[in-house]
Amino acid sequence: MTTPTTAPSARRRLLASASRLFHERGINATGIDLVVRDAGVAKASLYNNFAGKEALVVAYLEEELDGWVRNVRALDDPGAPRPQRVEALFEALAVSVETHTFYGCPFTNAVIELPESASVRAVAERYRTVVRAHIAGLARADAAATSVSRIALLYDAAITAAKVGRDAALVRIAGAMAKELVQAIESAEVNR
Amino acid sequence: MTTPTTAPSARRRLLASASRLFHERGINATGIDLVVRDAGVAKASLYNNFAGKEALVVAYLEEELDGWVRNVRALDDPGAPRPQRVEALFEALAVSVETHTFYGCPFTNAVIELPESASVRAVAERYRTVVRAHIAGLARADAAATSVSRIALLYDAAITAAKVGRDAALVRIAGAMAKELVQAIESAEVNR
DNA sequence: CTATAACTATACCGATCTGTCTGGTAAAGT
DNA sequence: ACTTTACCAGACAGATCGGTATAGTTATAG
Repeated sequence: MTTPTTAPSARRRLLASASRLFHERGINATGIDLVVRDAGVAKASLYNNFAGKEALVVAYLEEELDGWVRNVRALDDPGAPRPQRVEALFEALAVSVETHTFYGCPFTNAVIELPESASVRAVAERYRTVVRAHIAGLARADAAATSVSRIALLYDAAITAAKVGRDAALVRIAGAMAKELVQAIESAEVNR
Repeated sequence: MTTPTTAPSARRRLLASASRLFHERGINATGIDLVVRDAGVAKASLYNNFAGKEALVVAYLEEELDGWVRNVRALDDPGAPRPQRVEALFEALAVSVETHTFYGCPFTNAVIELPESASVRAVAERYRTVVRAHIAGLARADAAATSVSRIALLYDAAITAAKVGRDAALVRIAGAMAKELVQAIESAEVNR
């Protein structure tokens, strides 16, 4: 009876290794044996804790999703003006491009690497929902859905530019666009 | 001595099969044997025409690049107002999402699937340059580089939304944003 | 007529992949 | 004391991967 809450260190070590390896090297390029060796864990422990590689990938993505939420909340300053708060979201991305610690959106990458996996796609869609919710909170909660979509699109754009173009300047341009959008929302608010 | 210009049908059949299979199923999920069988070609013919799978991938991407250019030129109406011309670029993407004939940007996909390949990344960067050039032509040739970047970013965003979100509405929102940008460029032009 | 080049067909190679199985150890619960 | 549970170590299986080698066919050009 694998009680998830009492889950011992093997599972957590596996997830820690999987997170790093999948993220930095890609999913298909990272074999099970490598994950197991890196985690210092027996192969059987992997299959005792996860149904298979795909389940491990999904668990990794769920951790990434939690991590993203924690991260954006940590770097958010609720006291700052909203345009700056949105811009900060993009600035953090720009910095991680410059420090070469950005390997692309884990969810987009996973969907591309495992296009047939419905469960992977499901997590990716949950991520997109969470991003939208966060952005809606940063802009006005009651902002038009289209405005939220526009900012979310810019966030997508920034990530793609960061991954393929490796260009922090493009990320900052996207951030500036998002900032302007929020400013426009704010002015409209005032004039109401 | 393999004279590329006199290259017989085996090479073209291989490229045709590779294009379809890589695009629809992904690169890593498509084995050499499948490409060879689909093309109705001997395995040796593949290795007579290409140094290896990576070279085949690069050739496929180069064909996709040519195809993209031909395609956007074909659907462009030079007589139409510039904002509409830019919007048409996005509309074509939206339609291909709706008809389920869109499998994501071949270049982004390839970079994610083969992150270690310098030659793949090189083609992807050439693609990005070509896109920028086309957009610069659609907007004003002398438009500020930032404006071109902004529209190109929106095109990235539309493609990601199409791939992961599978959402034609998002693609059209990105198109509307791009259209508005070009309209702003046009007004600035007039007031000069 | 013959030599060369492009092609087909298929067997084969070593490496690597996911996943299973065996066997042994250590600690915790009853 | 005994059983269960979680773990480690590693051999093993079966499939598939990219790539090579062998052998025979077709067509063309000197």
